[in-house]
Amino acid sequence: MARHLITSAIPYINGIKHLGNLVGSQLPADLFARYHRARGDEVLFLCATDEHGTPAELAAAKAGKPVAEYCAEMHEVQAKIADGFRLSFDHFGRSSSPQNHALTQHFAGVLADQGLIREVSETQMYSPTDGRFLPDRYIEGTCPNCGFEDARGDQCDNCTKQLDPVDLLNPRSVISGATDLEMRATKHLFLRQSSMKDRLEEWIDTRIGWPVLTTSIAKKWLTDGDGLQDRGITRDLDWGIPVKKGDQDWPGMEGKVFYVWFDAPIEYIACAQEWVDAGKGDDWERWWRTDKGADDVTYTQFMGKDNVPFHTLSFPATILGSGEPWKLVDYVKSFNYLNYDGGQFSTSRGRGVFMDQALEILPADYWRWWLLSHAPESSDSEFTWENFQGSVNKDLADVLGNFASRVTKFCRSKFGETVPTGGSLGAREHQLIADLTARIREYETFMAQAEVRKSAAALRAAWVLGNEYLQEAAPWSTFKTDPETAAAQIRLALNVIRLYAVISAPFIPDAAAQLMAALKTEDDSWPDDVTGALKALPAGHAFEVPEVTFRKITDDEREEWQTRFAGART
RNA sequence: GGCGGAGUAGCUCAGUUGGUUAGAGCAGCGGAAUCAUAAUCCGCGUGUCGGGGGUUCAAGUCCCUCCUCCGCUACCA
Repeated sequence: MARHLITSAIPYINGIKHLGNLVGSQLPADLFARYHRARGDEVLFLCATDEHGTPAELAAAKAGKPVAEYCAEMHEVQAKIADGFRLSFDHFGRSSSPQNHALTQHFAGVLADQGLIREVSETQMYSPTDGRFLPDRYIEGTCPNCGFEDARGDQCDNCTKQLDPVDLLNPRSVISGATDLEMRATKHLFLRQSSMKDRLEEWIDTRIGWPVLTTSIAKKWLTDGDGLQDRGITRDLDWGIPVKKGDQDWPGMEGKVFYVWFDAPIEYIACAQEWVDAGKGDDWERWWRTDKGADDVTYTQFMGKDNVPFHTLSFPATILGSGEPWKLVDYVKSFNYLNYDGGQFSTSRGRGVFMDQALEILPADYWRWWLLSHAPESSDSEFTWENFQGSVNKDLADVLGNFASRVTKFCRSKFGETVPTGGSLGAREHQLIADLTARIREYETFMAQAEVRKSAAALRAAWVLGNEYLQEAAPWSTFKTDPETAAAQIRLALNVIRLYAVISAPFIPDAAAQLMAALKTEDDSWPDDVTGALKALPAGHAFEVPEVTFRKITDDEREEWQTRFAGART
């Protein structure tokens, strides 16, 4: 039995994510996980909240809460929304967990032992008023280049020139507006990624079949300028994982924490420990230690393109550098961005649809289907309400939902709510089975490659086959002259509904479950043999006409939502 | 500025290592059917494949150049 370890980039704790975030990692990861489970593979699907860093501290302060409390609450909020979207994590962990504390400190200790950590003394902007060091983009001032007054410390939004905070004229804290900023000496640990450049490059070069987006970004970081740079892995913050060398204190690093991008990927591993400690599993090492059973695991990561450098370079540097037999990723699936109606989703301006709002207006399956069938794989893609309404109404309501409806209602009116008896399958029926088989095999191929949009297209094509068949076979006509044949045709069509429910479940789990319930069956085995699968519901089997599986989105609704989500989230 | 991605039918997108008349879904037009959520099915596309130049027997597919959009650019995560 194949074993799949699947992780989604872990969403930042700070606030509720929008649909662009969802489609970039969690949703396709869930599709992949559900598909492999449906095929009978062993799956461990992990995700977590990414809880450290300056933004979390500031968000907590703004909410007037201790940061630990704020994170605990936001974790529950995100977990609940994830559940609403039917994201089937085996465990939804927290990067602030004790498990991650210990493991992150362990990795730092091992990397130090391997000579891959160096200490760097430097000076950074410090704000006495805020009582903290300020990351570059938390400092604003006048651009020395163009005179723009709201230039950020890392880059001027007006002239796009890259800046250093010390270059700004009249620098001020974005947090408090304080202008009494000063340069203060501090010391940090750097991961010597540069010494691992060749090893990482060789590893990347031998990854075949990775998305162009993934390898091109990784190669760029490896070769750009002076090549891969060492990276600071500590910060002067209160909230985070205290810097330690394993379980020993790290002299000179008192009061500092690890940088969130160092501990966040390690949470993928710690999350498996949390999964065990939560009583959901009993052996995490057979997923993560190649010396303890993980050598036959296929590990796939899902993420937006902005996360690629950390997953293809930083985290592998941590894993490889440790010299310990940790499982390295096999496939890095990255996504472009989803735009919203001609522009970007904007968290700050409340532009676009956020996960909680999406669930308020429509069930998860509507969003899952549209987002996955339009996943930004080859380039950025765009959400428009017209497209959403059109796709959902056509694909889900008209093609799939209406198929289930017309078949079950016709059967009820002519044969009752029981799978009809008699008749036999003819050439037309065998052709349908052959066509369905071809489509399903195609669907499986795309799914195995994590080709999301192509999988959706193949699935939709399978749905269309049912309507084509029905139109051609016309059991409503056949019934008048040859009820036996009509019975066989409807018996097959009812089984096709079950087949659709099974193969569609990874995309639209709730609708699939609803159809299965209406057909009064729990046989959700994968149709390796389509002919056999279309006999699962035998003559005489009782069923019920399902409720409308997908209602249509009206023009009035579309217009209302268009206005409501144009900006300024309420 | 540098690097990367994209620019194919009104819209959203496919187009393997260059090779038969460049495809799909939606929308539109015409027809059929009437079991069904006015839902389905069939038929209909002469597109300067962003512009220009080049390589080749042959280019959407390779090379050069220009234009447009987007992203990244390493202490936000």
